[in-house]
Amino acid sequence: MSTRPVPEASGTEAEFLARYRRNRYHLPAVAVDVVIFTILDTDLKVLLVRRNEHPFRGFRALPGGFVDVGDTFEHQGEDIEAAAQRVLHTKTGLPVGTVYLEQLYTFGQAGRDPRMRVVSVAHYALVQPDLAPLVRAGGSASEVEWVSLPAALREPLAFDHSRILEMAHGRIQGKLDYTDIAFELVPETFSIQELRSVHEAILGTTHDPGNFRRRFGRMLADGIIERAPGKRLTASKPASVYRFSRKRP
Amino acid sequence: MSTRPVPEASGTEAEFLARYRRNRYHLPAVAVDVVIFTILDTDLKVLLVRRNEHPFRGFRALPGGFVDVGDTFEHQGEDIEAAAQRVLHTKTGLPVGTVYLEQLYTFGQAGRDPRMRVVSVAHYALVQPDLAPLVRAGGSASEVEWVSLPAALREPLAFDHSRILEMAHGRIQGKLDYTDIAFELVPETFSIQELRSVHEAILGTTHDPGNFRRRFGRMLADGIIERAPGKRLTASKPASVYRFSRKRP
DNA sequence: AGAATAGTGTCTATCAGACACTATGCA
DNA sequence: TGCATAGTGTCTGATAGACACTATTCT
Repeated sequence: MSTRPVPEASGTEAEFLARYRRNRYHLPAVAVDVVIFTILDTDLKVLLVRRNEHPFRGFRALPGGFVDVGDTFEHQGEDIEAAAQRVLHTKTGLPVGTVYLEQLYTFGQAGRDPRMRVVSVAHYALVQPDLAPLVRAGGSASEVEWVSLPAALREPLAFDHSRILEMAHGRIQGKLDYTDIAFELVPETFSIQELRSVHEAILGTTHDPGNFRRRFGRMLADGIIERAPGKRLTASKPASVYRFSRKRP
Repeated sequence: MSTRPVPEASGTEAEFLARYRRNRYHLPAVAVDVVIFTILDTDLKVLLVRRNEHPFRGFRALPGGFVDVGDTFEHQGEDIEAAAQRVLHTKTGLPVGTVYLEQLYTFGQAGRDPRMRVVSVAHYALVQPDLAPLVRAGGSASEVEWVSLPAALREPLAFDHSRILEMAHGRIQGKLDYTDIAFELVPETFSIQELRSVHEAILGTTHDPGNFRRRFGRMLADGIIERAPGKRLTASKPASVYRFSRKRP
């Protein structure tokens, strides 16, 4: 709690905190934060929102919100996953169900929120790049922006959100090779080069085009992927396009 | 220990639930549950406790407890990780720090606990087999027992603990090949066969001794492992013993 | 001596990295 | 026609699975 950066406190954060006083209930709040990734201009981007309120007023933060836990033992509110979907929907304006969402890790350090004990169940989401530009339109009133990952990691974020961001990045790097998450970051149909550029953006490396194509060929043979009609037009020779086969054999 | 609104158990489950009435606070409880694994008799075992109270009275469950969240914004209680360590310590009696512990997943379905909204941050722990027999001695009064995994998965457990158990098993299976967790399930020094039998117990498969030894040889060359003095006596030819090199190069 | 387990060596298929090469469409 | 990018082929080294084999200790 003592190690967080201090925003331009016009003497008001203390007042603000004082209003919270005691947590009489001996119960914590549970929040969800969502690291929303996409690919834009061959770069990995994260969606950040600017905070208008204390604490960390003026800092940017991950989109998040509190979980509705209901008010009786028989009406216990929404599932955590549903809360994450809700945050994702309200901050991006994208329809629920069009975006890949998965739980990441739960951050529950005492003092991570100065207002009261808040346990945050962090998630990450992968937005297909053709949907990403729609985000501003449907987004909430607060300032939301796609920030390229290196910049976001350099910038001091609210709460422990930098740690969350780092962990989310590590997670998708690790899962890239043995899961299908890369297909969540390309349009419905894509060329091999587009898929490769997603890998490169996430890993921060370059891949040999020939070798990548070979791996791709195995996916094709295994039915993970299939040809799609049409071509992707580029500056020179057009590329064949493919589609992810959701029905796995 | 941790402050939580749980009265003593008596009467039927319906009566018991009725006492809970409304959750006036619109706040959930946060708990930790710990899947504690060990290897005994070349089998993967889990520590289960028998519940003496409603709900799920008489069922077995994973060791767990509520997180102490303090009572003011400046005294926010214990970290989630600390709560998991505490549960691990009090249920096993093993000294804190001798057991590998890692967060698994957070289970926050509405209604998963009929008393009130409870969000459980599940963890898993790996106990070295030479420490496992000590567990009963220091354990809490409630009945705790090492149960072999297949039996535990067949048995109906309290709450959603079967799901938690399945996920924990899947996690250690997945991590076995690309992390060092296997070394947390062998004694300080171990023979190659002992390490192999840990792999086999976790994966439920058999490994070719020669091929396993070859992988092992690479770990030795990479300095991940080193020879330890002495031999492991068996029914026939004694085996060399090794030690995990915690100082990685 | 024989049983049992520790430990070694070999053959083969698969796959990744490096890199040279050919093919095709646009300017 | 030339250039940029799509797409193919090849060599090499690392590794996994299957399996045959040798070595050493206990009884």
